[in-house]
Amino acid sequence: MDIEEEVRIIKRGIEEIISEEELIKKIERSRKEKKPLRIKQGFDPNAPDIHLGHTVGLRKLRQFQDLGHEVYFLIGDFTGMIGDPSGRSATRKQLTPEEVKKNAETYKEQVFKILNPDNTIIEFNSHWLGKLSFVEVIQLCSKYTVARMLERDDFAHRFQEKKPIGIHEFLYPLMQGYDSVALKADVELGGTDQKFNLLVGRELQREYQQEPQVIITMPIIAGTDGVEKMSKSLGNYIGINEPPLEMYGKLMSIPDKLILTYFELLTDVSTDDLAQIEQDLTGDRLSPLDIKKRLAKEIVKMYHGYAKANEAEQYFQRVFQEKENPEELEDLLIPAQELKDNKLWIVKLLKMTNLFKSKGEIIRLIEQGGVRINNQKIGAANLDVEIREGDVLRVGRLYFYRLKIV
RNA sequence: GGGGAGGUACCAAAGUGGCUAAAUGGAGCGGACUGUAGAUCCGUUGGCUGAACGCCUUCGAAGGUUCGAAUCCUUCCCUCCCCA
Repeated sequence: MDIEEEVRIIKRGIEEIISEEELIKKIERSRKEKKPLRIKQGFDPNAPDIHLGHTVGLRKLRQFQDLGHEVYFLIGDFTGMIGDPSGRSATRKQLTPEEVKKNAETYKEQVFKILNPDNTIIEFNSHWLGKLSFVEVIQLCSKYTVARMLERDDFAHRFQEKKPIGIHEFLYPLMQGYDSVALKADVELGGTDQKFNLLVGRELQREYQQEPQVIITMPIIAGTDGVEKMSKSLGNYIGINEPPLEMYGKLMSIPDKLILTYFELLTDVSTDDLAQIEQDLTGDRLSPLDIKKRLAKEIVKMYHGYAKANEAEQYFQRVFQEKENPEELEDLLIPAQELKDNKLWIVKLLKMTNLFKSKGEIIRLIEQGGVRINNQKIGAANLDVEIREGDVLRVGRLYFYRLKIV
């Protein structure tokens, strides 16, 4: 493969590269010396579940691996204790070492669904950051100025809004930059919200007499709400470990405007296909619904295989399009002694599902028409319902149970 | 160190002695409509009690005044601004 082709692959689906010339130079040297490039991406161990948002970067890392380079999967266990201020309007809570450790473990379990374990090196930045002396930390700090820190969007914003900024938050970019020094990174990947941190890495590498890393920013995908970036804490994420039905369902609930982006950044469809999809989204050859179904199936297939993806699709069609009950549903076991004249207060029945924190919540849902038995809406909370073996209870849109007396 | 402004529910933001479990907006949830999309409309968003506007807990924390406090007083914690 010639270098041009390699660069073309690398540039596909990215937001920005600084700079392409430097990358080409690095690749040339890598080939001449037969030394793979060191590709770094840091992961904040805040989110114990890898979600599709993470996979945008991970998939790019995988491409680098397929091109023969080495990936340094850096778990920010040390920085995680501080919390990345990126994109935050307020100070983040600090994680305990125990939490960080536990979260890091789940990362390890999940990333190899995407990355190739053979040329992935997992690192923890506590290895070097934890060893710095206070003097060294101060030396590190002396390499950057407050004014430059305040260039950063979220800091500038908070500063202007008269919101608090912890001094420790200024250390975050410095630490992340120092990671690049410690790893002698050739390339660092990150979301667009990481651009500032990535650039600090370049500065620091220069300060420490290293060749600055090339930085590549990846688009941030919006979550299922279509507005906010996908994140665990906002609850708008789709985890790669989620069961097929849930994954499929969540994908079907994304706003139409995300369809193309998701295809582009989360699936392996070819460039030609992508163009066709883009056309279809505006034309009337296919309905957006069908295109979205293809997307959902495609992604579920990547993480659960074809058979599961197919099942998920069929479930969706049956339950949400044809409005039938699912073929297989969970049993809700009702102890016979709870029944009086074969009847049970509806609120008690709902309580048995463990979906609710309080009875108030249950009553609200009932009164709003969110509960059905055998597809009959339950009208009032103050109601005893007759329980028959095999009746189907539906709670909200998503949950189905088959009643079973024990 | 001195002076000033603040801390209200998931977020933002009203409320300055009883009518306040707390306006309003956003977000969330449910319903109608639909394609589990978008837009729109309606409802709902502390807990307990078979439900009644009855009880319990909640307006940074702890005490106090009062028949009654998110609202007044005291102390403490936290944030921001100006000056040094």
